[in-house]
Order: sequence, then structure tokens, then C-alpha cells
Amino acid sequence: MLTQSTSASANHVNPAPAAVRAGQFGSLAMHPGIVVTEYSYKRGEEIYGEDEPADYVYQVVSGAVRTYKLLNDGRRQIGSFHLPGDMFGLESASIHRLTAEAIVETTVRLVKRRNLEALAGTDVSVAHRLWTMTASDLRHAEDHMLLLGRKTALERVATFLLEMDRRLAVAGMMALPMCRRDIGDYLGLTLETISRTLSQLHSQGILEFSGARQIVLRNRTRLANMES
Amino acid sequence: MLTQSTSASANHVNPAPAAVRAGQFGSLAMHPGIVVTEYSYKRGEEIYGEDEPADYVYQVVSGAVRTYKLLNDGRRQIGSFHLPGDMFGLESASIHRLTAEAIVETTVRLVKRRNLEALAGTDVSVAHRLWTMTASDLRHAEDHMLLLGRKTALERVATFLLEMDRRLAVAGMMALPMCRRDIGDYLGLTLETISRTLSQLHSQGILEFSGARQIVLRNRTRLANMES
DNA sequence: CGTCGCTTTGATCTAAATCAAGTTGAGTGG
DNA sequence: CCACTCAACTTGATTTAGATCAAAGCGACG
Repeated sequence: MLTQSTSASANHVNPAPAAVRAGQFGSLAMHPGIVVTEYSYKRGEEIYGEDEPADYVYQVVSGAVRTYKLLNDGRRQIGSFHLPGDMFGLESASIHRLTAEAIVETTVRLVKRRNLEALAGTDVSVAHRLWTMTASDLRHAEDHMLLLGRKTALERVATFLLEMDRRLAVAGMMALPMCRRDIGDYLGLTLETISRTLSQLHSQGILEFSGARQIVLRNRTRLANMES
Repeated sequence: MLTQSTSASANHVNPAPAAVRAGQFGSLAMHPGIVVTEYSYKRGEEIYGEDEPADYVYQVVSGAVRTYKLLNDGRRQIGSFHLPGDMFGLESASIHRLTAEAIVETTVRLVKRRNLEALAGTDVSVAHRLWTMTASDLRHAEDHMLLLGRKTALERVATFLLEMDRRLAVAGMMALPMCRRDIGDYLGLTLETISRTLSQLHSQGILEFSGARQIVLRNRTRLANMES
């Protein structure tokens, strides 16, 4: 735990600029010694790599991020998609366990991990918050293991659509930032299976397209029954 | 609930009895207000159920535990096996996300979650320890998602054998507490596929059996190459 | 020493992968 | 504003890894 106090203890004098979607992250800007920076990444750009030092913790401001692991021959498993408001890159160890990449042009807010940890060392509520965030990632991973190990293609796609609808639908429509291959690598399927399954749901009138990535769910109940 | 024996804060006077494998959990008994209890469960007995209140945190003393999720039609995904020394049942929320069952006759040590949380509220090192433990569960889950989403049957079984060898081999031999069906439900495969894959590895001279559940790895290097 | 649960092995089936064209559509430059 | 390009997407044909169905072994325990 470093008790460093960087430049920005001035931050509590000039508090939280542009804290629109700030949530958890924004409130941190109130603490002296916590510097919040913004950075943008181009579509496809790597934010950090697997096994690299975990020096920063991130929050998506706009855009979308995928975090994934690779096997030596290129097979990829995406662990999660991070959408505006989501935090990612938080590790209790000093190394990132997955690679993070911008799916589209993406802006993130970031803070130094060692500053966060130092704060957690003096402020129990911050320590509790870090734990809670990691526990919520674990909860998602546990649900996803059930999906990957035991659900059918149709059940996986139904689960995916409901998750995305909940997380990014605006006025009943979701604009998916990721391609079919990303969805496949998230659900443990191929891009062709994703495409076929979406077509099937479309032909059953459960969803409507306006372009391949703009989807409206027409019958959430029926979809929820398919989740199994 | 069979045998029971409590050891209270009097523990720092009469220190750590039988703390052979105590690890993290044992040191908690040093704190006043932390009561460590022991319980034993019969083979197949449920320790806690999914969506039940998470009132206790557990450590395996002897035996083995599986934690899993079920789909409505009975399909099961085992998230992890817990072996002597392992903690399980730790949640930052108030509800268990998986069911825990004793695989064989099992003795656990347990403490009240709210006592642990109270301690974490005053002792940063305890708070940090809780976070670290959850983070380490997350790490395992992330590795397991890659296995479930992208590895072949052979790769899954190789990974499983190396994991178990590392965690429970004594004098080069591992005594698996779980049946083929459990292994299948952990690896997202059927029990028949587990059996066939083990037979195949046996015929290649990579492992030796003495009874279906006593396994000696003859060539860890070759197995590690199969992990992919 | 018979029974029952676990394991192995064989035969067959099938969901999803792979291979293979086309089609669409967003972005680029003329 | 149009046409060209390239990546993303869809759809079809075929293959295959692993599931399912089925029937013996085996081994621990009462």
C-alpha cells in the first residue's frame, strides 16, 4: 500500500468534472489523491493485455469493450462485454487475467490501481466497494459457466439477447456494438450458429431487425421461456 | 448436522488446536468475536442451497464439496470442487449463488458471515483478505469459462487431471473423491465422454489406474501439452 | 455372495461445426 | 451522388465431436 499523494489533492477543491454517468467511479473523484483521467481508444484497439501489470482500473464512458482469453491456436473466449457505466480491469492481484479491447470507438475513465488500493487501506467503505465489484463479476462468471457448460445454442442466444436488452436497450431497441463473431466467442458458438439462431427467432416473430445489429424484442416472455 | 464442537475467542489463550491445514481460516480464530464451529456432512448431503441466505462461510477440513447450479430440467453445472483447506460459501451479497453438497463424508469449519463482515469493517487486512479470496474464485471461473466455451473433450480432461494432481496428489497419486458424472458436470461433458477420454489417456500410457478413482500421472509434460 | 451403484465399452444419432457460396451494407474515393 | 470495396452477415451442404442409447463388467458393502 503506497501512501502517495499525487498532484490532484486539488481535486476536492475542483470536484468531479463531467460526472454524468459517474456512478461508483465518479464518487471516487471526491477523494484527495484520486486522479481520474479520460482516454479514448479506436475500434479494435487493445486497452491492456493478458498478463500485463494491472496499473489502472477503468470505467466505460461511451462505446464498448470486450475482455477475453485466447488459446495458443487463436480460439477465443470472451468473458464479458463492458458497456457505458461498467467498470473493468479491477484486479486484486497485480496482473490482468484477460485482454481488453475496444469494440468500437470507446472513451474510458481511469484511475491508478495503487491509489485505489491505498484508499481502500484507510477507508473501509472503499474496500467494501472493491470487494462488491469483484463479487459481482464472479456472479456473472458463475451464470456464464452454466450457459457455456450446459445450455443449447438457442438457450444461449436467448440469454444473450435478454442480457443485452436489459443493459443497452433504449426505447425498446438495442444497438449491438459487437459483430456475430464476438457474440459467438462470448457464447461458445460459431458466428454461423449465431446468425442462424437469430434468423430463426426472427422468423418466429420474437424479434425484429433494422439492420443486422439493431434489434427489437417483440416477445420477451417467449424469449425468457427459451432461456431454460 | 452430525458432530459439533465450538471453539470461541478463548482460542487465543488455548491457541489453534489441530490447525494443520488451517491457513487463512485458522488465523481468524485469533480474533475475539469470531467463533469457529465444526460440522460434518454425510456423502451427498446439502450444505446450503442456491438462493438461501449466506449466513456462514466454510472451510473444508476433510472430505470434498461440489458447488453447482441447476437448470429447471436437471442439467447441472459444477462450478468448483472444494478440497481440504479450501474455503467456500463466501459471498459479498446475502444470498448463496450456488448449491453446496458434500461429495463424500465431509467435515467443515464455519464462521458466521456477519461476524466476518463486522471484523472486515474494523480490520482492513481482513477486508483485503475477503476481497482476495473472491478475486481468486473469479480467476478460477475465468479460466473455467475458457475451458467450457472453447476446449475439446481431451483438453478439458487434461486440464482437470492436472488441476486435481496439483491439488490433491499425495506421493504422486491422486484419490479422486468424485464420480465420472461429477467430472462431466464440471467439464461440460457426459460421464461416458469422461470415461472414454480417461481410457484413451490410459492406453497412451499417460496415466495409470488403481481402481477407477486412484490415478497416477505418468507423463505430466505430455498431458500439459494436451491442455492447449 | 448377491445387490446396487459406478464404470466401461459399443452402436447410433444429432446439434453444432465446418466448408462454401452469395448477399448486404457501411464507408471511400471518384 | 454514385460506384466500388471489403468486412460482416446470411444461408446451404456436409462433416464430426460428443451425446445418447444400450449392455456388460466390477467392486464395495450389507
